[in-house]
Amino acid sequence: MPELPEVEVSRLGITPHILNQTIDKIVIRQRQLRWLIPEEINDAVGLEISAVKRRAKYLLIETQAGTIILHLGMSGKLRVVPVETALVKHDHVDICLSNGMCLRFNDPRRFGACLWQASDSEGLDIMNNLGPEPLTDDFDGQRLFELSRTKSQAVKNFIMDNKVVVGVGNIYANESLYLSKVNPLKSAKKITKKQYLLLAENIKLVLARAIKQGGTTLKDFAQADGQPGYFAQELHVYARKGEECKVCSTEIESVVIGQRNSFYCPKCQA
DNA sequence: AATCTCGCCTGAAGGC
DNA sequence: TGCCTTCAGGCGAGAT
Repeated sequence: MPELPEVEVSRLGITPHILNQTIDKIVIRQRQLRWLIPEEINDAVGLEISAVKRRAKYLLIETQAGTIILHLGMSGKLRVVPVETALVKHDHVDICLSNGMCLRFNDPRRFGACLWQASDSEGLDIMNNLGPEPLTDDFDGQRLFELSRTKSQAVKNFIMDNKVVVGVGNIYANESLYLSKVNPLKSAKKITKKQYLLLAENIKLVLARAIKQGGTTLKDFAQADGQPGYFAQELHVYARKGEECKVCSTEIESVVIGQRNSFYCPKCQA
């Protein structure tokens, strides 16, 4: 499932193949993703891709007229393939390029999105009000500490709140809490400043490490070249219910927090 | 204001 | 074999 590292790995994978290429045509086979793909996306046709960026888990493909915004949702995959490559089920969108290749978006569960943000617009609501990027200096333990003082919610939900920090999904929330020896169920305002300083560092560490490993391949994720990511081998708690904690050998437990399955060591994260 | 719950969607896995 | 149920979950919208 694509989280921030997977989106970044996809970005790094596709950029050399699409940067500075001209968009010849956009083929939409399934318009109904999380949101309808807007007609205005065709304003990008005939224009050159000037940059490929990422904000939170959104991939931004920029042109002079505006930006194509892609979200991989739960099961989205991006491949760069020759335009004549045979289609497979759930190939919803092709962004065809003048070099004969196309950026092909496949998403079985259709939780993903393909949107258009015109250069002269004020920006999409979903892009405004996003918190800081976790891998920049705008995000640190001090911020977590300050924002959490009034929050009674579970610390795991708190760090997964996009207004607090973007891009921390279920896998990496579980892993960073484990590394920081913080119980995911604990109220956010009861976590100490010292613990938040550690937690912020571990969020950065886990995300950066996962990007280096090419993301986490569980069921759905593959890199732009179709290769799997290797971070799954480094998971300490996620999807390891009943297995032994790598530190103390206690059985990993799971509990549902905010409708998401959560994993922790009851001894290390007491 | 803060926080919780729902719903979108398909495929894999498990029970019978 | 095949049908049914359950689960996976990002994130906005709506409810509490």
